[in-house]
Amino acid sequence: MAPDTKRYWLMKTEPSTFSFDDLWRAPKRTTSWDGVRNYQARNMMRDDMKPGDLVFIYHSSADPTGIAGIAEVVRGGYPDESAFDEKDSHYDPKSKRDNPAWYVVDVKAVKPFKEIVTLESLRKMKGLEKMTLLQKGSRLSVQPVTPDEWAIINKAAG
DNA sequence: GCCAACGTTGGC
DNA sequence: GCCAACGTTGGC
Repeated sequence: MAPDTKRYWLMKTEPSTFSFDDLWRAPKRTTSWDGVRNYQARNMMRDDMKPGDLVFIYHSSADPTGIAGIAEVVRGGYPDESAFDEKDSHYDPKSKRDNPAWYVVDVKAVKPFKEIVTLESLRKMKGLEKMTLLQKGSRLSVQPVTPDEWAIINKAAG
């Protein structure tokens, strides 16, 4: 892969539902990141996230909230099966197999952080002032991370 | 549990 | 196309 096509991301999850540890223990340390029902997030998963991209896994509604580790995209966007399943809590009747409304990517856990890099500590780090996660009211569950932001956080994680 | 901020829906 | 009402997110 050409270096300038490498991208970085952050994905949120509630660890009471699915944590970084759950991903670490999953078969092949891999899961399909299903159930995302936001168009901006959908567009990024469908169009922009490619195998080899790296992803911070962020724990929301947790104690503490923060980044738990790093995952890698191992499969780019493809239709979210859970949207087609009437019995699934993420079922969406407007998503059709011949015209899917929602997409997933597959991610594989590659590195747990020794300690959660907490939201509180992120807010104190120089250079993250413009990070999407830290903007007031930001609730995008899939978001891009700049290479600079990635490096700052990765270094702080040790 | 509270509630501000946000995205989506639907009446008009 | 506007926008009020509603449901959800997510920090605290």
